[in-house]
Amino acid sequence: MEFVDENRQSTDQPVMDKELVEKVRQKMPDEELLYDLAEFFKVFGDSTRIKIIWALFEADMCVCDIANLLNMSQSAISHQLRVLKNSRLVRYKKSGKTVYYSLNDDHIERIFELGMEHIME
Amino acid sequence: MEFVDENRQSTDQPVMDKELVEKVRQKMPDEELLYDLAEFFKVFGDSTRIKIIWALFEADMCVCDIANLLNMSQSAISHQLRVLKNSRLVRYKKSGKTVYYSLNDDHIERIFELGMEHIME
DNA sequence: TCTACATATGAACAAGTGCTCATATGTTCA
DNA sequence: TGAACATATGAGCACTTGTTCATATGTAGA
Repeated sequence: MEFVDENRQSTDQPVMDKELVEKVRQKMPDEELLYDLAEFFKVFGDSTRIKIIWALFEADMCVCDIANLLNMSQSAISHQLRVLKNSRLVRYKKSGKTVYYSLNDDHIERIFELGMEHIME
Repeated sequence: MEFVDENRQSTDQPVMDKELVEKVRQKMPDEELLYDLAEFFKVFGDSTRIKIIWALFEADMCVCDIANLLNMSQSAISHQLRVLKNSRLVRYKKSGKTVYYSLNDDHIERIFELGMEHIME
């Protein structure tokens, strides 16, 4: 006698529509791709970084001016700029002692617009 | 004799371009709006939620089928669906004991596309 | 070279997050 | 009504994250 339940999977979760689950499973993108996508959106999920990006929509700015604009420490801004730089959302240009940051991605503005549309609804 | 440095603000940060900072400050949206925007993107910043949303692109699904698809516990999925529900990204329809979730926002697919475009570059 | 300054960086810590586990809620069917 | 089941929820915990503080790095001018 078998104790295998045809409607159960390895995780021992009950299944309502096994066929559908399989069909969707086939269509799911690679685990890694979805992970990267989440990592990308995570960068937008902090209000300090959102503010920095918004500021850079208006103008390229140096670290201390961004810190001033947002009333935050130079260190905090620098740390966050590194996050933005690592995800290739901003680039920088050195000019003597000061470093000017600018946006590096055309999609950002469109993504913001769509986000705005949602929260405004 | 005054110890006020014209180029310093309340935070005691040095300023490079005071005029620019003021100009950008005028144009910045409300603090609260930017906070909400960050909160909205934060929801996309988790791979479990990204997977759930991706699954719901394909079909409306009940909690246990999503749990099965993603090989995760029913509880974990239910907790995350609540997050998605709270930010009005999904809606649900009860059918007896089972609850079917579906996407509630036309912007999501477009936002995903733009995110993909960025990480693919 | 020495000083001043703009920025970067590492350690530390408080606050937040996502999962598990146990259990509650609500529905169907006998 | 009671058992079975799908889902929801609260507490607890390990892990992550954003800031501060102290300090390092790198550049310009004296």
